[in-house]
Amino acid sequence: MTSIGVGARSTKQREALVHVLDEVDGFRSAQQLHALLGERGAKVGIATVYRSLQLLADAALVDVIHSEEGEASYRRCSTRHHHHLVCRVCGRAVEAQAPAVETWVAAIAAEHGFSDVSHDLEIFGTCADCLP
Amino acid sequence: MTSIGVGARSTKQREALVHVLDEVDGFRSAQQLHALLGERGAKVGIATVYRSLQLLADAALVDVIHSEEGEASYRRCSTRHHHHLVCRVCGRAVEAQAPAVETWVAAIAAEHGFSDVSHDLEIFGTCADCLP
DNA sequence: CGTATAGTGATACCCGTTATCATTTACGTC
DNA sequence: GACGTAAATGATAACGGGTATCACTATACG
Repeated sequence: MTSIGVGARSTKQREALVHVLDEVDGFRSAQQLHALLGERGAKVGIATVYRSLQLLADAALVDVIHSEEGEASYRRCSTRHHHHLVCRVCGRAVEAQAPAVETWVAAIAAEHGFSDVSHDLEIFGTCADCLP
Repeated sequence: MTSIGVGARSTKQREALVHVLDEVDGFRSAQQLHALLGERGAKVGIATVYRSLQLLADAALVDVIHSEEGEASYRRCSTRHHHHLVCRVCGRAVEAQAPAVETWVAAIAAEHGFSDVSHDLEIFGTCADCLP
């Protein structure tokens, strides 16, 4: 499946981007994805990469995380809500679900009268393959 | 207590910054803090604000969070490990601890062979005072 | 096929943050 | 208190990720 969403046209650039995202199993920044596209001969402008990633993110077809330095990274993901265990060296990611976390978040928010609540939980570490 | 750390000199600028941080009960960005300093007559350069905040953060005297847009915000905090429930309108924050989250994080990391693990959990919402 | 319209890309721009470097300040020592 | 030195400051340039602009191109659909 390489379509992006209803109302979005299918272009070579977007298909190339989705293709790259499918081949990679970890989080990659927009710039990395742009470079990867260039390497395989797909000349896609950086602006288009950002636009398409945003489309994909809005359609929940990719997950976005923000690294410890604030840079955004993207990855093809399942659609259920989940968190990530991300290798900060290679970007490889493991999806993890934790119902306990969700319920705790909801409880603590309710307890303090907060509404319209969202949360962000990312776990960063070094995976076994990337140990020094 | 307004000292910053061993090996750091005490300057008017840093004391003013710490003072402002003590008066405020929510997260504030570097630029907001810089503006607050200006309002109360303390002329502190923006570069110094960033440098001092980094010092304070390194000394674990302030907590840093990154908003959903990637901007860093700072707040005087207790030194124990904890998470935050942050109002995305006024910046007011509630500290929260969740041992269950810590143990879950450690377990999932160990299970997948990740080492040198850190995690980030921030909860954003709208507090009761800021409801429309 | 032809047209309306979404998409593209080069580039300028924005904004938060960091680096540079000359000047100033804090602080231990005499 | 005066000195000397290393740290700190601040104005500003530079940097980097991300977005806006706008003329041009390509897609979808009748």
